[in-house]
Amino acid sequence: MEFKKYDHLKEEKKVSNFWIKKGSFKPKKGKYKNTFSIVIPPPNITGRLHMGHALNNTLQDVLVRFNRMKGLETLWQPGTDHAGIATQAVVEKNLEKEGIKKDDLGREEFIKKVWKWKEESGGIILDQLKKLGCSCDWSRTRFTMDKDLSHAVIKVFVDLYNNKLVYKDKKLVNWDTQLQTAISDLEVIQKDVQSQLYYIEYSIDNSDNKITIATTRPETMMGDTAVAVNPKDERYINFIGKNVTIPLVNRKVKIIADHYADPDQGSGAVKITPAHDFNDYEVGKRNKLDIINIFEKNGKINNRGIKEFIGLDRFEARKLLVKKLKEAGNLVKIETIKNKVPYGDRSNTIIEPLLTEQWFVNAKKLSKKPIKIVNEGSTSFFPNNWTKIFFQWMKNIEPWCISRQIWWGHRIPAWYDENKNIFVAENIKEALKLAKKKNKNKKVKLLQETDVLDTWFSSALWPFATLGWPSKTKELSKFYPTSVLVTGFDIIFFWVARMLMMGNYFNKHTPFHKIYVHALVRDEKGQKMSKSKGNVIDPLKLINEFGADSLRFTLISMASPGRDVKLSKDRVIGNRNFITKIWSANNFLKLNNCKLNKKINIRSIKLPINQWIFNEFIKTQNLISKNIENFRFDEAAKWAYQFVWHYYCDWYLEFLKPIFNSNNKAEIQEAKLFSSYMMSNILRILHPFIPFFTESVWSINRYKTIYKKDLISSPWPNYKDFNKFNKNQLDINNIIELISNIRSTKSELKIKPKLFCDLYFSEKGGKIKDLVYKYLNLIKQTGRVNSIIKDKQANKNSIDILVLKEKLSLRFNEDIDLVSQKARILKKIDSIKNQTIGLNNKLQNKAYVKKAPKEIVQNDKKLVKELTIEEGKLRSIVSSIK
RNA sequence: GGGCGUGUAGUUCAGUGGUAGAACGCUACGUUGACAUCGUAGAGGCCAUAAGUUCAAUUCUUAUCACGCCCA
Repeated sequence: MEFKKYDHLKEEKKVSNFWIKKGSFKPKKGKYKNTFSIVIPPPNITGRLHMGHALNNTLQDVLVRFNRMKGLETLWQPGTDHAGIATQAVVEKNLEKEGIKKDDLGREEFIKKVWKWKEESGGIILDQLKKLGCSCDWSRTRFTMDKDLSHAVIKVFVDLYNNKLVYKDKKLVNWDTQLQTAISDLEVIQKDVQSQLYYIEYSIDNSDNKITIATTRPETMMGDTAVAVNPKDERYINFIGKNVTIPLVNRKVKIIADHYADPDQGSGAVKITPAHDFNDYEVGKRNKLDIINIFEKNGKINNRGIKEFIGLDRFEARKLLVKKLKEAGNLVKIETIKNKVPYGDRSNTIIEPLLTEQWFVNAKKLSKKPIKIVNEGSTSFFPNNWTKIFFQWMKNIEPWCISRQIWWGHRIPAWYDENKNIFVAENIKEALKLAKKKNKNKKVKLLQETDVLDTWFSSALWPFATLGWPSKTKELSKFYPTSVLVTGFDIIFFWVARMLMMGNYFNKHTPFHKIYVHALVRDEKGQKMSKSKGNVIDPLKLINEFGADSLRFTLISMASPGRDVKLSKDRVIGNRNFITKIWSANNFLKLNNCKLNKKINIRSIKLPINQWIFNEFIKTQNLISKNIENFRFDEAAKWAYQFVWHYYCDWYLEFLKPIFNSNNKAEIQEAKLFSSYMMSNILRILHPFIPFFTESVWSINRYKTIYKKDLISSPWPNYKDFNKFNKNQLDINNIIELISNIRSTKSELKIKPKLFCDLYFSEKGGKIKDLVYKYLNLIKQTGRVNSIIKDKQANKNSIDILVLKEKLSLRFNEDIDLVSQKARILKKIDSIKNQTIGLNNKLQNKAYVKKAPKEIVQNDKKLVKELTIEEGKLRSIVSSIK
């Protein structure tokens, strides 16, 4: 009989539609009062599904499906974030293609365009997540710019402002000259680069002496307001307090003493440009230096610069300045050095420290509670080592710059009157009230702040804002705090830490109990996937080719804590094969008309193989549950794989064949029923991993007619140990041992596996004899044994083997090469001897016998005995070989 | 410079204070009615190096080396 292949494309689509249409992903009251909830790390609307998403969301889905099946009311809250800078950039670029400039449109029109783009393309990634099988409650999909969420953002901002946790300040910030906005510290990447270190001579006033400073950024000389030397630096001690003239700029600045100057770095003297360097800024504050900003917001020299440099880009200016310095004889030398240069993570351009007015969050204050919470364990990281990294950052946290000079985002709810007084309120009406009060009821005209908030500011509210906060919704009380957050380590500071700050500030409870941190997905060689390297593996391509289930199972089995996932296509193929294996096992059931047509009373199960597989299943089910609960997805997948392939398929289905070939109707019936029953259980335990396939087979096998439920909402198996079955379970394990032994022997003797042999017992009173007679039919067919011969002597075509430490003989109908067997057995004897010697040495060590636990010593003694018997038997086999 | 992690079979990775495991790959044989996207059998490891703790170390401690990441 030919079977159809499993068509993953067709089935996944069908099953996905079925679930969504039926509302299977919506929270439903389960067996337990408890709830289980996860908020998705909102992908940004410009995003397209990559391997990181695939891993992240697969793991969440495993947890969600598992807990749903366990009977907890489960919510997986989906949504997207508005990705201020990224989205604005995408839309701007698209408009440019049409020849439209953002500034010509104006703010309002532009934002309309962004919304239009969002409606058209912002949901693509969510559809991709659906393809992956994510069982989010899509009806609750939220977006950070939604009305509700925006309201939450505004409320949070106002509240924090009123409590002085948000403030406006003029400070040096990381300025992106391309995007022309401030960005936060976290959005700056320090890159190792080769730079030129320029040694430049400044002449000291009223003296012939000169002082040489070293800098990688000579163009900032135009903004110098001091030269600093270390107070302990003997070379310069006499120069402190004197003035120098900045070459070409021709401004006089003082030589100051400050410990920031490192005598071992460069020349030991440094120029100080407080407006353009974070360290210099501090030096400037300490020494009350002037701050001279020489840059426009686009990185060009402004009118504070040397005349002929005005309007030049910073890098052009550097070139020209170096040339001029050389001509003027002020350039002493140029060294090539390695240093770190800050780059913007979005624009990939060099970040310019710039003195501007920005809005900040007092992160230091907000960090206190999360630190406490994590310390106490109310929120805990898995793997645990992230705790330390979290603390390190949290305890050294700097003010968080939250204003961005872009249009797309939550506009800051602050208004200014004509005197630049600030009024922060939820809307202009409220702001007006405040303004009137301040201005003694005079008429005021208010202008709203043009800056918008950092996207992460709104993402920080995600766990409660998506559930309806600030309204006291049912969902909020039910699903907040969420059970677990699943995230990549790269956004622990960006997102996780900030959610902890906001969540703990605005709610009674911490936003999530556990944080599962997974690693990066890399290519098979362990390299980071990147477009420029061309080693990106597209999850959607893999899904198309091998099915979402194959990809999921692969990612799950490779998600070991603290390790990157090195993904290769071969792995996915391997797991596709696993699915095919189950498919064909199911075909075997079909072929033999195995149907689950009535409920099973497990106590009434009589067939030893059924009892055996059931007991093995219980072990597996417990291992999977335990491992999912402990976030050991890799182990859970491993046990599932092992059970299904190597127990159910390799042995159990094989053991069914002799039964199906027999005439015992009762046994046949039980076998048909139970094999299908076990398949239904297999589908259950595999469902969190490979949901499409399992639901599809569940439906094909019509399990619903018995269980009255779709697989997705079926209960997780939770059978208790069945001691009653243990005896037969042991029997079957022994039979497996026996059959494996027969097969090995045949293979070693180079006897074709399909040839049958006779079996006879050389030892009297052995257990194997009983076992063989009890399971005669099973052993004959599965072990390819012809007949069992009692009490006959061996002839030249027979060989003794040792099974379960008992001797028995196999007899073949053809000549066999006993001599080669002899060598093999001798080798085995050798290894046993070595083992025995080792054990005996140990046992002769008095300290060992005295100090080691009794069981261990006993066990060793027992082992020595057994090994000695085994050796004796093997020797007798050898001596019988002529 | 500070911190974290990793080093176990050809590869990717589990694991354990007391006989070292899986998957993939490899080798041999095999198309016997579930499955060649497969079966059966097999080969393959001084558990990075060194010292220490211990009756016992691949496992614990320390140091070294290599690789990776984060922060400055």
